[in-house]
Amino acid sequence: MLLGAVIRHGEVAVRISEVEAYLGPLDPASHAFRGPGGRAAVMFGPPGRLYVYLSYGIHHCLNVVCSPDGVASAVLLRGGEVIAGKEIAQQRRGLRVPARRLASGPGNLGQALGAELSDSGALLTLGSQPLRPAAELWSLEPAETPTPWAVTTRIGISKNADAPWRFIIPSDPTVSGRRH
DNA sequence: CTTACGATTGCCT
DNA sequence: GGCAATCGTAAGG
Repeated sequence: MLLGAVIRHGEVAVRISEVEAYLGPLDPASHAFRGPGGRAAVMFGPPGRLYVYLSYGIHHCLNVVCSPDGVASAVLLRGGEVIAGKEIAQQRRGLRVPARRLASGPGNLGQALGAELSDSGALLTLGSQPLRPAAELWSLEPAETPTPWAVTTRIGISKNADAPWRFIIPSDPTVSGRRH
C-alpha cells in the first residue's frame, strides 16, 4: 500500500495521496505493453526501483516498480503532500504555487521531488533516512497507520480507461482531479 | 531518416 | 472549455 507512504529525494519528502497502477503486456495503457525493449524496461526488472518517464516533453513522472523480477508493473505517483524540504519544493515549483499544490498531479510531484530521466532505475531505500540525506538518494517509508482509501478509474488515458486502478485518500486535499 | 504522439499543466478566451 | 508548450519514444517510409 503506497497511499500514506513517504517518498523522499534528498531533503524533500512527500506523503503520497494518489496513485495509479499500470501493468505489463495485458494493459494497453501501460508503457510496458510493447515489451521490455523500450523505455519501460525497468518495469520488467526487480521491485523497489523507480521508473521515470518524460510526459509531453515537459513533466518527469515517477513510478514505483512493484512486481517481481520478470513481471512488468509499476505504480504512478499522482499526488501527495510535501512534508519536508518545503522551501526547496516551493523554489522548484514556483513561488506563486499554493502549498497544497506543490506535489498535486504527477508532473508537479515529479518536479517538487526534483526527478530526472537519469533517476529511472534508481533503487528506493526502504525506511527512514539519516539526518542529512544525500541529495541524490531516494527512499520510501511505508505508512505507519492504515489509511482510508477509495478506488476510481485512471485519469488521462484513452486505452483500457475503464480499469479501476486509481487509488486515492478521499479526504486528502492534495489529490488531483476527480474524487470518484 | 522523418513524423506523430502523449500516464500533463497552466494560461487564455 | 480550448489549446500551446516541448522532447523522448515509437512508428512509418
